[in-house]
Amino acid sequence: MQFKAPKGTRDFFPDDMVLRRWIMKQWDDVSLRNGFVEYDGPIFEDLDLYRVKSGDEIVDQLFHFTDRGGRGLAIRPEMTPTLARMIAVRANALPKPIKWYSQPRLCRAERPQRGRLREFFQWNVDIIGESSEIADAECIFVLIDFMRKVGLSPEHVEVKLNSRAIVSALLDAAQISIQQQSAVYAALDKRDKLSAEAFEALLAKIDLNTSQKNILAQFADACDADGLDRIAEFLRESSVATEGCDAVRRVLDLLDAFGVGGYCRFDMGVVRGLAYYTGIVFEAFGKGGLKRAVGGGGRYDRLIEDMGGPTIGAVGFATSDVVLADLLNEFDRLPSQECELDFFVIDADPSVFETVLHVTASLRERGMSAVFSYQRQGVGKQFKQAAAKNANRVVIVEADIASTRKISVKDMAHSKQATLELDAFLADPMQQIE
RNA sequence: GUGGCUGUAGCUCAACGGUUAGAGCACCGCGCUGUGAACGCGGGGAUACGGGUUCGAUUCCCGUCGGUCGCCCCA
Repeated sequence: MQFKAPKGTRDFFPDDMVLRRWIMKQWDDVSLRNGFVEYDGPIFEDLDLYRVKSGDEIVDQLFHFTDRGGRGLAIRPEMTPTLARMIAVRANALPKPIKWYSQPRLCRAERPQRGRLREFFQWNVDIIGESSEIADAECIFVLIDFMRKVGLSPEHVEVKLNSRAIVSALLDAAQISIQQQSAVYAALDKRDKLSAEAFEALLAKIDLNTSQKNILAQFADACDADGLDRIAEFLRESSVATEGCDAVRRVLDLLDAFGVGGYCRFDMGVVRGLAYYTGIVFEAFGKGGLKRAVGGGGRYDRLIEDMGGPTIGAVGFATSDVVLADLLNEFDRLPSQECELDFFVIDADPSVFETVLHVTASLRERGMSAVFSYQRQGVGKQFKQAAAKNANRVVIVEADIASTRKISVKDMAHSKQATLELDAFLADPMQQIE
């Protein structure tokens, strides 16, 4: 019986592991240099933790099970409920703003597609306890800081932002009923994937009247500063909308001050799927063939309270290793394999093999990485192995080591070789080879 | 979960329904007993799985599984 990895999961062979580690190291580096600290929680949680926010429908999207005590549990499909739970416990004791990040392994029982698997790693960045736009802007900056660090410029990736306040004020102004609003949100979210006709057909299905459709058609594709001004003008009676527009402008100004304004613009088409966002929302998009958001987030000022915590505002985003690897691959920004082996120790003659082991062990004891060939074969063959392993240096244990105490060291990159006293070499293994 | 497309070696691809399913790259061995390349020779390794049609199936049909695209969903 042969088994393969379950649907939507991945095996990480060593080469894949190099990539995964590299991506997560970028997440760590960027988070830390932006002043975030890491947290984590359990890989499974109480099933009800996910029901609170999303209702019972969420249950079939989860991998869930019952333990022997009859408790309903679920493998975590997202990190925010865990974060909210943890914040609720200590919110009053933590200095504000709380800047936390995490890189959880998550599972969702979805149909896998490109960029979307059943098991993946996510980078979560959240700022809690700060309601000014500075937090929104810094959050977006962190995402862009990552993009910059991995070599993606505004020609490769862009961040679109909007405010839920603007969207809901526009729907109110169009007198769209509460019952219809969530369908309209979904339609707006899809707007830039659809033709104008297909968008209109979608609106028709929601059963909007002509003037409602006209209002939406007029503003749904606003995607720059002018569009924002037009909306602000149209909604100038609404204080909610005016504040929302001002908030978007302030965030864009702050991002300019951060030096990353070139990545960012307003876009009415970004509303984000679910209901808990309350203010700024944003999504990063690749500008190549990958038609998919590569990261997104927004402000959620009531969620922590809804989940039993204190009344405290928050803003955050998430992105996944799967979609980032696709994006980096598309623009040829994946890292090349680096040399990681310090020494390859070879024998000039099979009779000195035990000295090979001694030298190897001594190098390892000094903190160097060192390996040797399992087969006793010619010097040429052993050199081939050393080259295949990307060894920095090759140590040749000479056949007359017992009497001369001498070894040779070759610097592979510069192709320079010297013969040294074994003890002198071990005293300073990385010494210059002339 | 649902519909379309798809599945040949670790990877990229061949093979009219017909001999023992081929090749490149990769891997292993040898040429090669003092230095990484190149080359040459040799080797292992595949029709995803299960049925059906047929004298004969990698090829045609059905189912399962996986991948992928769209829908649902996107936390």
